[in-house]
Amino acid sequence: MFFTYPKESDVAYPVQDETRPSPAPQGDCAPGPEVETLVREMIGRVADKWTMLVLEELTEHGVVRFTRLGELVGGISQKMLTKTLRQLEADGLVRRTVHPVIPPHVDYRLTSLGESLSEAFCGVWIWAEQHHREVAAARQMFRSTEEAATPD
Amino acid sequence: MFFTYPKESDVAYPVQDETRPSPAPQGDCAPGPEVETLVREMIGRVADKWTMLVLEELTEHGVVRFTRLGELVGGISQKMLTKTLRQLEADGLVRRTVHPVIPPHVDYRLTSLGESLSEAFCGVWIWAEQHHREVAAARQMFRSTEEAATPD
DNA sequence: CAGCATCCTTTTTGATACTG
DNA sequence: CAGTATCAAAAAGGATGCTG
Repeated sequence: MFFTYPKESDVAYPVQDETRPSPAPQGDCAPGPEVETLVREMIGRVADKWTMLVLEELTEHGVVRFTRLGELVGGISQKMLTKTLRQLEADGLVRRTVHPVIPPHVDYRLTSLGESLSEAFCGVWIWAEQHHREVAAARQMFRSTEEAATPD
Repeated sequence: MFFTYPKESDVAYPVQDETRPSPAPQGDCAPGPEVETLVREMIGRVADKWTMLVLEELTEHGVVRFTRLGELVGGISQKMLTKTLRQLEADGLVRRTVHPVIPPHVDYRLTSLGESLSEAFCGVWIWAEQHHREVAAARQMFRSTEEAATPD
């Protein structure tokens, strides 16, 4: 096999420094070393395929029933929906309410804690909205650069 | 996939309203219906176990080499690190620089686009920092409520 | 050092069937 | 309707060996 690097973004200059301690160039929200642990925990919780989506739909629609929520999220199996909701409930982000009627009626809504998280994610939503074009462009460029490096 | 139930709600329950169209109760960053699609795309991109962590470390340390980055993130295999970085690079969030020396020297840094995302995520960091106790408490309560309901 | 390739284990997810 | 239980498929992730 030949040169297997898919592509090179950039080549050159002799090495000098790396891992410079200089802080974040912008906003900077540098969490302390201990805080990082728990931040990671939270990320682990939320960083899955469905949690954010469910959170989003609950934010948008307020009080929603199980099946309806599944429709809103779209593409989720009831198994995953159940699991995701249980997790959110366990973390105090969602409140589950059972109405003792027949047939069963269960609805879900964000707790205030859940709402606060949703708010926190707002920034990311907005970012996605504002920058998705740039991402799409970057992706396309990456692909073409990639295939340029692949001698077919 | 969800099985498509015949009709959504053909029954009227003595329950108030559900799925109310009224907007988010608080901050409100309601993305338009079309925008949501791409927002979801972005979420799909970022919502995995490592991406945010890598982003975070790059935010904190600026320019970092491959191995070092792996150490900083902690617990990540080189396979996953490579994959995550490739993805970030493809999305234009990270720039990979190869220094043609022996032994190889490759470093990574955020692009300005990556920095903007990192900034957007700041809110989540802060949220985690502020609310992790509440989450921990909720979790504990959930567990005890749970086992109280389990007749062993 | 910075990967890629391959094999293998662990998780995750989905599709069904069944229940109160 | 709103789940649970179960089985099977798929994806993610890890370990190792091998390069330039």
